[in-house]
Amino acid sequence: MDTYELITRNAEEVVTDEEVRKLADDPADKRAYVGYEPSGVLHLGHLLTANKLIDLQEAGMETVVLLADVHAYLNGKGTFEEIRETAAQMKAQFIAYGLEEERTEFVYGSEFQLEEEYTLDLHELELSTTMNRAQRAMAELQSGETAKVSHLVYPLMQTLDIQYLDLDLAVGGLDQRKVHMLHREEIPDLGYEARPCLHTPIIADLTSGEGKMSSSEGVTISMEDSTEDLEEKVNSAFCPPTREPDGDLENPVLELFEYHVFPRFEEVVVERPEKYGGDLTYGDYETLAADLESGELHPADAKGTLASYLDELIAPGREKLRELRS
RNA sequence: CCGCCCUUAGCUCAGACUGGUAGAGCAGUCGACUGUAGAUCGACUUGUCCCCCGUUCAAAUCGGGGAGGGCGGACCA
Repeated sequence: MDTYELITRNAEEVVTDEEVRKLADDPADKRAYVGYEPSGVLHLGHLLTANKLIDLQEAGMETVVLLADVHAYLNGKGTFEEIRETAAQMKAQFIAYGLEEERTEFVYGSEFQLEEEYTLDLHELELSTTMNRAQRAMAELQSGETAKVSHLVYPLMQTLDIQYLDLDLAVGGLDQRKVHMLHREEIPDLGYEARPCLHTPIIADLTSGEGKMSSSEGVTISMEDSTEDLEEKVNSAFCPPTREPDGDLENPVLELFEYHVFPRFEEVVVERPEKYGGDLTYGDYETLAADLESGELHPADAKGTLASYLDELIAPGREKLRELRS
């Protein structure tokens, strides 16, 4: 797989393709980042962007993980002390998951976001951004909730972070699209250069196959799950025997194979009783999906396999969590 | 500073005028059917009715006070 392909694989959108191709030509020492509101427990949503960071490291880039403590504070997630505590746990789990410690810079937002120059730039952004625009860019805002001033400052800071962390590429879920576009539009007016952005897809809800998986409602798979939890959650997932269910629905089991299993494993073995045809081995997502579509691979077998591979992915983080809590 | 509206199940809300300790939809749980899930049937669970005080035999409901949230007006020196 060439560098460009590695950088962009499984990405839903790249802005712009031309800029990212240039990055791929000379990835050494280039810096890419994802910002996370500190959370005590990593879930699949976090791991999806982490997978991309691992790809980028493999491509030779430096990666930066922003532990966005100030953002979390602005979003009402607790005191700074509490937030830093969960941030430390988050960092440990990322490393356990597979981010290379020596090639990942973990940065707390408060390390640079409270400095004078940053603050003055922030005020300049406030001056030129309408409340409407800022609110629409605020992905974290619950729909229906009335925005606080802090919610409007939040995306403006994200916009600035990309400059202040000296990045060459911003990574995030597709839900971060509006912030990134705000960055690209506004940051040149401050005299800085807009950076390219890479967006991962938003995975469908496990039980319904619709919309996006939400950490606040519905079933979430996280580092806290035991092997039995995983089996139960995956088994109850929506999984019609096709890769393209009716309407806007997706097949979340296939999505998990595509975005979580195959990027981390060379080979996937489906252990299957002789009665149903014996074991199957897949080297890539496409053939597995095609087999599900044709009926060669039964959803129940796909689920059992998915659960055990997810379990393997989560095991180190789960162990780390246990240590942190003991 | 003034005025109006809202607060009841996990969610959206009904019930309040005409007091009798609560309902619907959705969600959830459990079975049946599928070698998964869903769909479809069948069954089931869920509550400090925002808080306090008062009236009453009896308050989600009436009266008073308070809290939280939303909206508008005024002020614009």
